[in-house]
Amino acid sequence: MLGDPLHPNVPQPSPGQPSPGRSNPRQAGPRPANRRQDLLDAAARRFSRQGFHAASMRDIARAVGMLPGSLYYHFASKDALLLAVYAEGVRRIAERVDAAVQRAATPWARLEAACVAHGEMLLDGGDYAQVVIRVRPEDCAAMAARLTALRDAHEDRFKALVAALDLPAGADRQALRLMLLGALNWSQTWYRPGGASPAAIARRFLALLACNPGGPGGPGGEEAP
Amino acid sequence: MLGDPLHPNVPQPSPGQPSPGRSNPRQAGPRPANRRQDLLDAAARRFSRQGFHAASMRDIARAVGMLPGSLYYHFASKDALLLAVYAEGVRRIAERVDAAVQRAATPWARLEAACVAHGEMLLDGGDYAQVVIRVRPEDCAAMAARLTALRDAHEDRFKALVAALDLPAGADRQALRLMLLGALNWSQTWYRPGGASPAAIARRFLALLACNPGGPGGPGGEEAP
DNA sequence: GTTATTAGCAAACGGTCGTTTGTTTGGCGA
DNA sequence: TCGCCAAACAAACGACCGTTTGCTAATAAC
Repeated sequence: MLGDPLHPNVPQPSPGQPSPGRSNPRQAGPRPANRRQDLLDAAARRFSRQGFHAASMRDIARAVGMLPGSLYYHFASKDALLLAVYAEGVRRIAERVDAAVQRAATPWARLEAACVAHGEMLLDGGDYAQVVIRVRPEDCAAMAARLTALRDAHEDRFKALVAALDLPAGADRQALRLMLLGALNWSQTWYRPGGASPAAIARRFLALLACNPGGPGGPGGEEAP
Repeated sequence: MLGDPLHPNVPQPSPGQPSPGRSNPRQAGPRPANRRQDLLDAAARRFSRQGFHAASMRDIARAVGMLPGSLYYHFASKDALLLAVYAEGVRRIAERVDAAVQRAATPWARLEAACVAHGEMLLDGGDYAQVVIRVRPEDCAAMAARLTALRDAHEDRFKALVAALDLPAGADRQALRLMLLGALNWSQTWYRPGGASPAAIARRFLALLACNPGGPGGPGGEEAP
């Protein structure tokens, strides 16, 4: 009946020091007992492998040794559980992308680093990241707007990276971004761990796009030693 | 109990003349009564808009004014219904792509025509075509192998089209194909009818890829009059 | 007119779904 | 020692799922 149906009574362990030491008696519940994290992990696994509808709350609960009802102590609904997983997935992808971009020097190198990080997360970066691509926001009508906003916020990074490229006037930057991200995201459907590495896939895609950047410093720069 | 559980008792109207004329007494049932086609249409609509799991047999039956059980006169199971829709979707896409390819003269023009036709079908070509991209084969374990085979058979056309391109030795033809198809397929997630046309999207993608084809007759040829 | 077949209705079957409700447990602070 | 509260159990709720079964109109063939 309260405003936000997203955190029922869950204490949501504070990101600060989790020490339940005796000081600070009020607040900081006895022990976060990361079963909540276990639940998130199990949900991420099912959502990423089976999709939203095919994954059941019973399956998720069973995976952590809980009864189905107990799950609702931690999450108000299946929708809320998906949102939590999805948000964490976006967070993890964005974190890696940001770190990779910061280590690169030129605009092209930054875009390449972002694509490699993005691709690695989608293909090999764990269940959370894969949920972001695997489940469509519309699969969960109640959360669709929020899920879309999360995904868009991440993809905006690529808008900025493409805008920083030194391209001839009139270059189709929008198509460049959509093509790059689309090809990477779709690669989740055909990628198999045995073949080309995620990083190699991302670089091969980028190499195809970057043949006439109109000036020096195009892609395909030197490898790091 | 019979071999193939795909066509229960359904007469499966022969592709020839549907005339129920008095001749040919045996075979050629009384009247195909295209409710089966109505069912396929309704199923294609739901599968393409909601995905496989979220679409229910009851919804599909209600859409054509049938009771849920009646549906099983025409299709043995939900899985079989999906397979029928999916196969028809692949058939329609391939038909358009083949026709478009045949009208083009050069290898690059053929690839462009194929991409435009493929993209138009995915984005604006009706529910059947959209099902092929929207629902993943793994969503229906029993049919996964068959669905994948159907999709692969279609994508093989692009393998041939890319192989026919006049590219410098060592060109990454595999990445070219995967990038093109991936970007097109993924465009279903962001395309909205108001903006750029499907054909324009496909052409803009191809234009990005084709800047150093190493010889004359690259893409971006003249428009047809 | 009789008979077979087509196409669908009507009514359920067992099962699973997401979720709710009331109750119990175990550790901690006072 | 007492009370509190996080965390879970136990058991259902109603709704919906894909599917099956038996029956019945309508049509076409003989």
